Amino acid sequence: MIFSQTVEYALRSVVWLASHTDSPQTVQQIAAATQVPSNYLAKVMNSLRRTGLVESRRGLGGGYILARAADLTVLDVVNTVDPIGRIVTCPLGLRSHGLNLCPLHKRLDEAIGLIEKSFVKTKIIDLVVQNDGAESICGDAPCAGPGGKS
Amino acid sequence: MIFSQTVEYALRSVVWLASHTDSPQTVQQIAAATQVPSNYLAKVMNSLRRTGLVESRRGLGGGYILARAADLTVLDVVNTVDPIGRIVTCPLGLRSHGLNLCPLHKRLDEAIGLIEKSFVKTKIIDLVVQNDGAESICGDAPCAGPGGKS
DNA sequence: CTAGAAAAGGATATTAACATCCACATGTCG
DNA sequence: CGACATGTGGATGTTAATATCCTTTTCTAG
Repeated sequence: MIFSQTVEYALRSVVWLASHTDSPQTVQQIAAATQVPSNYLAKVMNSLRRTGLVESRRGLGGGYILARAADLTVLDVVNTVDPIGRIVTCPLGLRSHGLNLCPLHKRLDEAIGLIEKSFVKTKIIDLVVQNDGAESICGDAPCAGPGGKS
Repeated sequence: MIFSQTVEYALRSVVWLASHTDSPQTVQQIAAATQVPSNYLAKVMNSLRRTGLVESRRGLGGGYILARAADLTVLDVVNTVDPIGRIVTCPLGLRSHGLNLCPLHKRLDEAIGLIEKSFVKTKIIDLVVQNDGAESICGDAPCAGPGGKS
């Protein structure tokens, strides 16, 4: 898999937060909605907090809310939990040749660059499903298709 | 890291094979040139053989040679050792909604698609460094830069 | 101040990726 | 045939990602 499980979890959760800005969302709520193990999600959310992507409040009525909601991108989230590492030096040790990567790594880095470019363009806010969204980040209706019945 | 270590190893080795078509290359030779643990490389080469990307010969004078050298692409290699998994159904189980991914996974899949597209366009043969290439897949001179001195 | 809700943080378990080692099969050379 | 070089395959070890559990801290309500 190209993207780690943790990236997947973090993105689901952030999208969920982006679509539930009325009140702080607890780890339990987010975990249930995004189908992520709650214990593990607690760790992920915590690291998102440390890098300032989300804010937390403890105690009753507490939970997580999105910080920088307006301009938060997919890349921000990805780079927090599992940074996209551009290839800047040849992984083969021989001589660090700076900008002169061999063709293979030049090509691989270009591919990574494509991902980076795609992710920096995508705002979290634009990934929010526009409906009641009670059940999942996908929402119910659109996920089941226009007909809504299987 | 976006690409697994195994992918990196496999690509280095295949590029090396593409640039050394005169005689079969042993695992030891490839391992030394590409700086990959030889024991592990043996496994990787074996799986490349099973999928037909390379051919092997045992015994003295044996080793690996590239099969399908002319049209082999980066994607072929990647998909052999660590397949690029397109997202075809929502990872959240609720209803398999086929082509109707939620915006998040639609976007992620598009990104994966970019990689796939980039990789299918890149032939291994085009990644070969055009010089003596005695030391590494990068070769010595180009890696150290035009000046050759650090 | 107490009770309870929730995040924070540490310790530990599980799993998969990565790596090593060894016995065996299969080839070449003389 | 014997000697040796090589890939093949199985067993096992190591490490990092993923996941679970428990205790502590911080908050709100009353």
